Amino acid sequence: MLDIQQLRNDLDGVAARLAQRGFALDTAAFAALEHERKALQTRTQDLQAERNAKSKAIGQAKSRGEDVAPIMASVANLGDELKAAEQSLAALQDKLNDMLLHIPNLPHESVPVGKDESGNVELLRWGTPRAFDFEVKDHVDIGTPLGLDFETGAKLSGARFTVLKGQIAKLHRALAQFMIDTQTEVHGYTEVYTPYIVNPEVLFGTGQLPKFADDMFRVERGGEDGQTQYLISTSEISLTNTVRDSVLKADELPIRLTAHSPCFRSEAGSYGRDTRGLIRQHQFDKVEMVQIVAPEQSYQALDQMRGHAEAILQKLELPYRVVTLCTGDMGFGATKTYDLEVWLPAQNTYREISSVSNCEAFQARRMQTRVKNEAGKNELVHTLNGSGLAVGRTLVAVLENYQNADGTVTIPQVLRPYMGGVDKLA
RNA sequence: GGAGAAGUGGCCGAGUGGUCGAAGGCACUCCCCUGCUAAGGGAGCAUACGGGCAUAAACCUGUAUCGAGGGUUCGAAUCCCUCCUUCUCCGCCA
Repeated sequence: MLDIQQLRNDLDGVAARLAQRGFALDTAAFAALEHERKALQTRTQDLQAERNAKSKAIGQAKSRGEDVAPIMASVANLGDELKAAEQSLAALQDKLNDMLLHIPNLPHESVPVGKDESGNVELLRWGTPRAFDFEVKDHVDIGTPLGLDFETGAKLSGARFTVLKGQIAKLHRALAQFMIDTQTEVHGYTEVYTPYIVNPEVLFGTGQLPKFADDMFRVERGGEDGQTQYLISTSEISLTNTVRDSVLKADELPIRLTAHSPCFRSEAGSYGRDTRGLIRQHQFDKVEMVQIVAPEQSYQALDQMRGHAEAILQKLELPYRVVTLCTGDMGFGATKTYDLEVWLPAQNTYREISSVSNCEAFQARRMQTRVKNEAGKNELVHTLNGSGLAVGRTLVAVLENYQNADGTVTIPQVLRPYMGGVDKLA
């Protein structure tokens, strides 16, 4: 959520920056709502002040034993007027708030301006794609004989669900273990196990609601009528919200959290895209990194976090490139995002495997997460998140990049301790 | 699932209808005194939002907030209803 003060002070400037990311801010509607709000709020507060003053006077008069009937009479018809004013003010503020909740974050000034994915800027490439002396297969063809089972997945749960069996299931687990061990032991993150089902207000905090409800899985509790809850679409949600509604001490920052969790996405808007294989699933595992930092440190943290994600690919010796997303391709809450794209030989291209973003105070404002700074003032923290990495897509990359002509797959060195010393999937 | 108790500022804790945004204590900040690793005196010390205000800070002023949401009342931390959370006992369970 943007700072409403900023919109009040510089509406056109904000609108211009939002336009860079393809969001048309209805400035006239905002200005009209604000104008009305100001008048209504002033009036409501005046009425409240009058009521308070008179009520106080009644109390004082009573304690002196005076007759309170005259004051009581003067306050008689205040009630209805005040109630009406309070109600319309509340309705108006709901409207304003709802508008605010639907506005995406402002892009950072260093972000390239562009319309869509074609405007992204490549920052660097690491590693050299391997030259194959045989015809490369994609991960579906390599993996199916080794335990990748799309048919059974579909039988149980429909399209975009997959069963992993045997050595492939173990490799998947090994990847997750390796990732979370690296993030905790080498990069200093605290491992967290979180709920996978969360309350709606948590999703408002990180920005999935109200705008992206269609991307989520909703759940209802059996046996009783309860509040609707949601399956997390990333553990960024649960990790970031661990600090919601709190004032942190300056020396608690930075907070670095990581979790290995499943992620559930309805993929409502992507029918027909990436239908083959593991690339786009309703359920996939991810090791997520989250940092809660002091505002002045968030861009330094962003670069550092990108390094923490890159380190995983480097240790796995998977070629990748880093792109800076342009204004038009960034997510709703981000001011700046780097995508890590891993080389997939069968597609002969780089595919997203990690996304690292700074949200500045956008989520913190929604979550009411603040830090008491050196001046003793509460200020909103900055939040960052990044994948370190998406486990399913990493499995895809390992299968494809490490495939052999005979249909076996070599296990990357760093994973062998997690695979009981096995060096090959056969 | 059943029975009971409780939720007040950074922390502890008083407060059962009126000058209570809230005693007292702890912690913290500043000043004075003292002169030594301690004590004494004084002051300050919640958050959000609005208005003054034309940008920021400061300041003044108003409003809201005592787990959350409703209600009663001229007036609610206090009374009523619903919900949430925590604790104790019983039951069940991995």
